[in-house]
Amino acid sequence: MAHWLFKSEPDVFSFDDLIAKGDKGEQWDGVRNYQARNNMRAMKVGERGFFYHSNIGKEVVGICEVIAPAHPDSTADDPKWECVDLKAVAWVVNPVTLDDAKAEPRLKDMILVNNSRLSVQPVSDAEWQVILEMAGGTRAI
DNA sequence: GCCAACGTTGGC
DNA sequence: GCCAACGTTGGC
Repeated sequence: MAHWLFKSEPDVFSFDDLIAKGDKGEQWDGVRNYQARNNMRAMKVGERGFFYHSNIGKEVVGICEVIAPAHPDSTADDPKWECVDLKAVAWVVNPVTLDDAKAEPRLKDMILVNNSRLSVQPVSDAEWQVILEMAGGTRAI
């Protein structure tokens, strides 16, 4: 199972907002970047990703799960833009900040750390485990 | 609020 | 098909 990371500005759409959508979740719309779209096309239902708050907090706050494969983004005027549907699964116990991640040698190759603006990223299994460990695990939403 | 990094657009 | 101009993202 592949792992992912989704960036969002919390004052636009936060992890709390995704939790509020419940099991029906929400489409991850608004992505207008080919790399990010291609990452979403590669996702399978049941795969999980970190939910990262950019700008405010700059930290991984929770875990979400893909509940529908890529489909045209209803907010786009061109069907070439696709998105998956996500639901919230769990909080992390302690949010892992960008600074924390930068300070961790095992995360030096992580896309997030390497100052990429990519809003939907793959996360390696090793990186996934390191972040979970740094977060002290998860707790129920 | 600034600006660096990066992706996209459009003229040639 | 190249590349300069421009717009956007996101850390600081």
